[in-house]
Amino acid sequence: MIIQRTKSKQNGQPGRPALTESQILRMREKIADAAQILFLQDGYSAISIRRLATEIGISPMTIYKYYDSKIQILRRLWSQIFKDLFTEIALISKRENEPVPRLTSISLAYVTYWLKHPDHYRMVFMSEGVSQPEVSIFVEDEQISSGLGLISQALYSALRDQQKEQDIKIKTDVLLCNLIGISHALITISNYPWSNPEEVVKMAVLGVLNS
Amino acid sequence: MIIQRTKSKQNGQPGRPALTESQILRMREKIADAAQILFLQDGYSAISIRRLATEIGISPMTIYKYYDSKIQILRRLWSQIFKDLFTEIALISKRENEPVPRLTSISLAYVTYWLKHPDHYRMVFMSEGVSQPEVSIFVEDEQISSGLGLISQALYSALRDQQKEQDIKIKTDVLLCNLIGISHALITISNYPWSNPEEVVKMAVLGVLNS
DNA sequence: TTGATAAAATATACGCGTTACAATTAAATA
DNA sequence: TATTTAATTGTAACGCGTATATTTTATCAA
Repeated sequence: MIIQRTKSKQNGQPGRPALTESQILRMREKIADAAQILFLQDGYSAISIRRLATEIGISPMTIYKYYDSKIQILRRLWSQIFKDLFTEIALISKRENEPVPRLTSISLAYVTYWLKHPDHYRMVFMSEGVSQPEVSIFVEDEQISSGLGLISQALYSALRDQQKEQDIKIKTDVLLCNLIGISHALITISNYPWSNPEEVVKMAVLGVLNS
Repeated sequence: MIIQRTKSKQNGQPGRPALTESQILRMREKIADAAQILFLQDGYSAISIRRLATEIGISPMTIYKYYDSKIQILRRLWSQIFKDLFTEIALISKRENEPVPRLTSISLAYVTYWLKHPDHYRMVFMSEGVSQPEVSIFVEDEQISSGLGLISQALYSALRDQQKEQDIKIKTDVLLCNLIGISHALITISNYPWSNPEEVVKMAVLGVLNS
């Protein structure tokens, strides 16, 4: 009898089996897909967990089995968006070999991406429910931090190709901040009479190259 | 009798008189003062209308007599913060007469203000409950838009003193975006190894001057 | 098939912002 | 003092995110 118990014990406790990893991932994806559509359509704050659950056909609380909170669902969408952006930038980075045009293209790509998808920008940077701890968590996200590093590295090496070693780190930071600021300002302060975005970006690049 | 009526009628219906303008303003200020303390302490979203009312010693419903919504209280605090910032900048602007040092000082002041008061920055730019319409309303606020114009004008004229007319508008936009971006990036992406803020700002100013 | 068991899924409940509406209080008049 | 009018408060309701309690479900041993 003891031997029989041992035989069946290999994985065999009683009780409903835990979800497999792939079942969990599939469910998370299902929730994220529905959320993506609804958030972009009506905005993050306008979509309730109850509404999202109903749309998927599950109980509201089931969502909390797969995500700790509503903001986690949004953060997953952020990662996907950044993946898109960084993929695009990596492509451009490979296509252009001359340092200055490459720097310009990358910079332009970053700003253009957000200006082309202001709804995504808002979903990433301006959604509700993004409290202090949540926002500065950006860099904790592997996807985002590696992508940010990728951009800054590209800027860094492009600048190094072009310039003396001195001040390169600072100039990289300046340009990075500038690109972030241009995207941010042009989208959020939309009624201000900004110059043409492309010209602004080109001037920003010129600034770090010529000073 | 008719004459008597006329005499007492000058403003005299029976009944409790409506609040005077100054009474309304004083109550609004009282609410805002309490909110300022509590919001900075615990964060906007953590403070409920019910809690705020209790703290002031009035009924929750009374708050809605003086503010249309919770976000309006926050917006009032925004205005006060911007007033502080712009006052400081105006002071510096008057103190410095040489164009380049003035430009540098103003730029530094803008960034330094936010870096010194990251909690204010977060309360203005990163509080919860700030949906799309609310955020791009910045420029509708008299206080804010006039202050923004003040900065950009100062930058514009400083640049004009220093440079040929050409591209000044674009350079102004670049620097403005850069200052916004530097503040934004250094505060929100706080784990990234940014260079010294002062050096970054100075380099940013150099960028628009030398290109 | 029938319990036992453990995980998944759901139901319930709480405090939130906000609104509507009824009831109460306060300050003026006649 | 009675009347009138506005300010203020009380109460209830709605949908929200979500913590906790409860129920359902899928597996085991017997």
